[in-house]
Amino acid sequence: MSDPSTKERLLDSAERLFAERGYAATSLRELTQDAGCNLAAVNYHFGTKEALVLAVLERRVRPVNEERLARLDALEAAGTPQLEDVLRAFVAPLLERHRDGAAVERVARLFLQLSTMRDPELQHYRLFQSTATRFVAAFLRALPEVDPVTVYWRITFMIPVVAMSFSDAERLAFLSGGTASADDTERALAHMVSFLAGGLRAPEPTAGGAA
Amino acid sequence: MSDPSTKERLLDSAERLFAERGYAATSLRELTQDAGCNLAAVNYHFGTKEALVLAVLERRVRPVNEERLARLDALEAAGTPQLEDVLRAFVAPLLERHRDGAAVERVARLFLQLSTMRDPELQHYRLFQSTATRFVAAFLRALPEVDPVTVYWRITFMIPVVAMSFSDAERLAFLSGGTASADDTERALAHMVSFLAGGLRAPEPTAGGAA
DNA sequence: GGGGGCGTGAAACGAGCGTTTCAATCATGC
DNA sequence: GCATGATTGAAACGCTCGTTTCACGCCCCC
Repeated sequence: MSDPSTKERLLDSAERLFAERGYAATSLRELTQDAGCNLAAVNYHFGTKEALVLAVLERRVRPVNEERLARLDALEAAGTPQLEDVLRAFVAPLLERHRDGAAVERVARLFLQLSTMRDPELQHYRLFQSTATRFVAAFLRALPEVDPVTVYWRITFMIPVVAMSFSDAERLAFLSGGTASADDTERALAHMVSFLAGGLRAPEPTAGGAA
Repeated sequence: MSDPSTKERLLDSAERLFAERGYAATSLRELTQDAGCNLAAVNYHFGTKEALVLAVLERRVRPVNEERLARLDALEAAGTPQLEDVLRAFVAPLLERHRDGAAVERVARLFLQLSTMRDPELQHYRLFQSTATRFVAAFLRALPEVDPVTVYWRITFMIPVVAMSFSDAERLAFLSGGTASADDTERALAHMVSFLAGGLRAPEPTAGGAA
């Protein structure tokens, strides 16, 4: 037995393989071979393949959401936070808790895969429920001049930016001609916060002005 | 043989079932039964399951991208388009070519599923290559006051908004407390354009101002 | 009106899957 | 040092999957 326990090696291998090759395309035989353990270890430590992938996501998402809420607590204890402060509290924990862009990419790909499944066993969204509620309220307070319904729409647009932007490093490289990389966490954070702040604060669409 | 051909019924059933239950979770036996045809019809008309899902996506995406490019052609023929015009040319074809929010949701879920696979057979992104190149250039021209590298970053943030915002009707309903629905195409378009325009035009992040 | 090929039906193939079983092994506290 | 529970190893189970095969019907055109 090597340094990390079997359970942790299973989580590590599952995170990497599920993210890179896909959940359905990765068999538990490849996975346990990659982790250097027996096939039955999955059943013993997690029960099923579905419980394993949920545990993989939860291991990454839970600390991020806890730090998000802690930062928001700190901000609101100090007064009424600016929009950019709330945005940084929401985005920074995701980027800064991972070593490089590849780590964020893996979590994003895992999340996206679970998002497109409707299996009742895979209720990953409950991990975000309390965080979502708290931050929706914070955004409403930070945007008093914007119609709340418009804020709801814009939060709906904001979620995909945070969840999906770093899910494919090639896309960023292709679109930017190689000039941008998610490995520069600080720059990525600054760009995302300025983009989201601009979108959330934009002039509201006029009633009939779509054409 | 009923009105739509077997091939079209296969595409219809595949679009619905792949989107609702997931590509991997839908067997060709369920699918052909839903379409009211024989299992071998998939092999006969498409060859493999992968070729089928690609055909499903292409049937919806190709007309959208063609209309995007046609609208951009028309805009550029008439002069130098405003940012909002380019955004509408990009977003409107997706929303207006589908009857309701559920249709957009299906296409979005299909696209997201294929995005998280790295199978070389599923090169769905080639469908977007020419459209992406043309629109990147158009956004750069419409944003002469913004550093091009910043524009690249912001286009990277924009793609997820368009691709994922309507992929889950429940998310929109939950976040908005039921006040927003993607079935109102015109309103959804106006909100998305204003959000994206605000994000793309936002003040650029200062060099050291991330903390 | 008969021939040719396009489309369909029923059935089977072979492989790979997640899961389960159960005995062997290890660590640990008495 | 031994009993006990936790963990691992090897093997098999039962099932479902995508794919393939091949014979049959239908329709159109000569």
